[in-house]
Amino acid sequence: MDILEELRWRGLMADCTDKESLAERLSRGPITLYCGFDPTADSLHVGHLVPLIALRRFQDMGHHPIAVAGGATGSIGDPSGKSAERQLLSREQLNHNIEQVKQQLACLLDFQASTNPARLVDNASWAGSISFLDFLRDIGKHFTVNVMVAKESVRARMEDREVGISYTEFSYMLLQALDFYHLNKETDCELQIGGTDQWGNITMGIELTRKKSGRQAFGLTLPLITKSDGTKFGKTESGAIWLDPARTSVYRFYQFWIRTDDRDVIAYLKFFTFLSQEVINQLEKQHLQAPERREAQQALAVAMTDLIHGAEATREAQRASEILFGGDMQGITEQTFAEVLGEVPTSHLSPSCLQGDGLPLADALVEAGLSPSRGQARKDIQGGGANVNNQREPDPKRSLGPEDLLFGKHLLLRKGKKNYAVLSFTAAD
RNA sequence: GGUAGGAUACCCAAGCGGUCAACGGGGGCAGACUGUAAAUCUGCUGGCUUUGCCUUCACAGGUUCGAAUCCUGUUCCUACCA
Repeated sequence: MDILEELRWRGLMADCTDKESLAERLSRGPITLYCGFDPTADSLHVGHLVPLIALRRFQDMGHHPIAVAGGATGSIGDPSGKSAERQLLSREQLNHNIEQVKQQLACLLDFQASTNPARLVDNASWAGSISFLDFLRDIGKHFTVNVMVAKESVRARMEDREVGISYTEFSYMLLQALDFYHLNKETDCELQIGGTDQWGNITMGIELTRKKSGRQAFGLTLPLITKSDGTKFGKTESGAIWLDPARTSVYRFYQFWIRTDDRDVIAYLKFFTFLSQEVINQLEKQHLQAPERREAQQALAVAMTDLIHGAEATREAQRASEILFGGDMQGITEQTFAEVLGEVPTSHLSPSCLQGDGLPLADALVEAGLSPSRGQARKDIQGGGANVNNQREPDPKRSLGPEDLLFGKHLLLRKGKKNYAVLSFTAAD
């Protein structure tokens, strides 16, 4: 199975320029391809994953992947899919972000491969030094404003009188086109991949390459990841799911995948994992027969957590999940409980809070970040949604004392079915 | 520039002098059921030291025993006219 068949089977091919020529080109040997991402934060999140993993799929087939950090383009802001003008980031901020993201990319791409190691480049290294006049003469001359204005990303913003689009963001597509042209010239990069929202930007790059070098380049877009319930993929109540464990704990990352909707899980296995067709088909069969066992979700969660955080962290997250969702806390050992600590959000309080009348349960829920206010906490308790050490506590006047502590130190709080938090009472500071 | 209409909680949207922390829908949270599903049913959805108290209906004043509701001014939207 070649790479295109592989992508097609996985449902990863949304659109592609000149399929026949690309297939023909791929059959002649390894190709160099790239995918860009904007360093808007110092961590990637799950929404970045599909294109980057696709790069890896190419790499595994012997192709040469380049990840392009948008140090230049990121400082402008891509208007694609954005309803309002973006906030510009400082050069230092961008550099910091690229540096951090680089480490995360090492999980996804193989930078050590002997024949086709992945590369990470920053487009600021070529776009940053070009003068405005040169840019207008060498790049701008090749495009008509007519075509640029017709692009979906620009038109949407032009039609919205309220927000409009700045000249800066309007120019974004030219900068990205320059990337492709530059990479094609310098590294023989012949293919750009990206999300469907990048289609317009990618074709601009192909166009520029053809006009300036007379060479054919290709573009391939990957589908937007959707969820069957209509909500946006990768977002939860508490925000995006990040790859950085300091932002999203391994446990929460693992849980994110575990909670994948039945209707989406097989598609996600194909999109995100490197599991083989046989394995995924097998999982699909099991999933259809016995969805309640959620073997597909587990395979997905394990594969993803493994990929990003490593096998050991995956085991810990799995273990913590088993403990929390496995049943009662009775007879649990301190050692076992320690596996939960640090996986779920943990807050530290002074033991003196428990003295006297004790710590009202409502306050504890607020301290643990499970309820936004005490009034809401009381309602949560009255509604039967509050649990202390996995025991329901329906009394809003309930106060917690030292006798409620597990192992004399911890309180395991839960709101609802799956929102856990730990309060630790230690003498230190 | 002229005229008419509008601004209500996360969103949509009632209310047009007291019984309004404000109908209804959506969303969200929680409970039952279940598989840490889906669908369905139920409760909650401004804050607090909660049988009560406090702050909210664009903003600032005013009338009134009492205002989201009436009056004046300000800001911003929408429509028609120029």
